[in-house]
Amino acid sequence: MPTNTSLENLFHLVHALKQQMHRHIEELGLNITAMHIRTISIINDKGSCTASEVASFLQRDKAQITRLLNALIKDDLITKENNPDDKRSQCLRLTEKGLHLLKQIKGIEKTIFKMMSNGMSEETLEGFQQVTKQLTRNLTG
Amino acid sequence: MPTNTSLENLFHLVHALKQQMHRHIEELGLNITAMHIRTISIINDKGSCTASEVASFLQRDKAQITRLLNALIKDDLITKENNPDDKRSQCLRLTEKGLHLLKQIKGIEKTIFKMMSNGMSEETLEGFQQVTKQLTRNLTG
DNA sequence: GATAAGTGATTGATAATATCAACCATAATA
DNA sequence: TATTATGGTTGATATTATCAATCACTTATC
Repeated sequence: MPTNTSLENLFHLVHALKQQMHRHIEELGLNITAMHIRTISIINDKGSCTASEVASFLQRDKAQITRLLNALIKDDLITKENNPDDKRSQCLRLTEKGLHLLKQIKGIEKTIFKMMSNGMSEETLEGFQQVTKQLTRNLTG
Repeated sequence: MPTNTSLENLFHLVHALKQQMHRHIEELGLNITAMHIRTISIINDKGSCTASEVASFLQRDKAQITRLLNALIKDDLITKENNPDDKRSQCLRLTEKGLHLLKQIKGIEKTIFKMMSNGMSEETLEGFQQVTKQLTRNLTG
C-alpha cells in the first residue's frame, strides 16, 4: 500500500504536530493561532525586527504578515516603533504581555517535543534535525 | 538565535515542499490543489474506499472530505458507486481521467523527491522516514 | 539635485484549508 | 423495538495564503 510516500509521512507528522499545538493552546485558553505564535517567537528571537524580516523568515507574502502583526498589536502582544534606519518600516518588539504569552508557548512546545521524541536518543533527534535542514536547503537552494 | 527549534525546522521543510508542489502543478497547468492530490492518491492506493476512510487516513473533518470529493467528482476525476456493504456510504474509485492525472502527479513527486534528497544516502533517507513515522506515532498514539 | 527604479508596508479581493454544529439516513446494540 | 452509533451532507465561520494595486520612502543614476 504505497500511500506511505516520503511526502505523506512528513505531511502527517506536521499535521499531528499542529493538532497537538492547537489542543494545548485551547486548553490554556490562549486566544491565539499557530501563525501568531510563530510570529511572536521570531520577533523575540531576533530581539527586534521589521515586518519584512518576519516575512522573509517565514517565506510568506507580506500581506499576510501585515495582517498577522495587526492582530498581535490589537491584542497588545507586540508594539511597532519607528525605525531610525528607514522611515518606511517599523521595529517590532514584544510587550510584557507578549513575553508572558511566549513563556507559556515555550512550555507547550517543550511538552510536545517531549511527547514526540519519547524514547528516542539525542543522536537520533539531532540527526533528524540535520537531515530536515538539508532537505529544506535542497528544496529552496 | 534559537528560532531553529525542532518544530520550526519541520514547518519550514513542509512549507518548502508545498511550495514546490504548487509550482510544479501550476507549470503543468493542472487545475487542482494539494489536498485534491492527496485524496486522489489515497483512493488509488486503497483501490476503492469510502469517504470516511479518506477522512480517517488524512485525519480531517468529514465535512472537508465531502467537499473535497464533490470537487473531484465534478472534475470527473473520481466516481461514487453504491457500497453493497452499507447503504449509507459509497465506494470511491478513480476515473480514467483521474488515473491519468495521478500519473502526472507521481512524476512531479518523483522530481521533487530527487531534488530534495540530492546527495543524500539511501540509509540516511530511510532512517529519516523511520524517525518521521515514530515521531508521528508518539504524537498520535 | 532631479528622476527612475527598487523596497517596505498596507489594503482589497479571493482561494484553499479546516472545524463545528445540526441534520438525515442507515446500521448496530441493548 | 428503542436507543445509540456511524456515514455523509450542509451551513456557518476561522485560519492560512496569495495576488494586484497602491503609497511612502530609499537608493541608484544621470
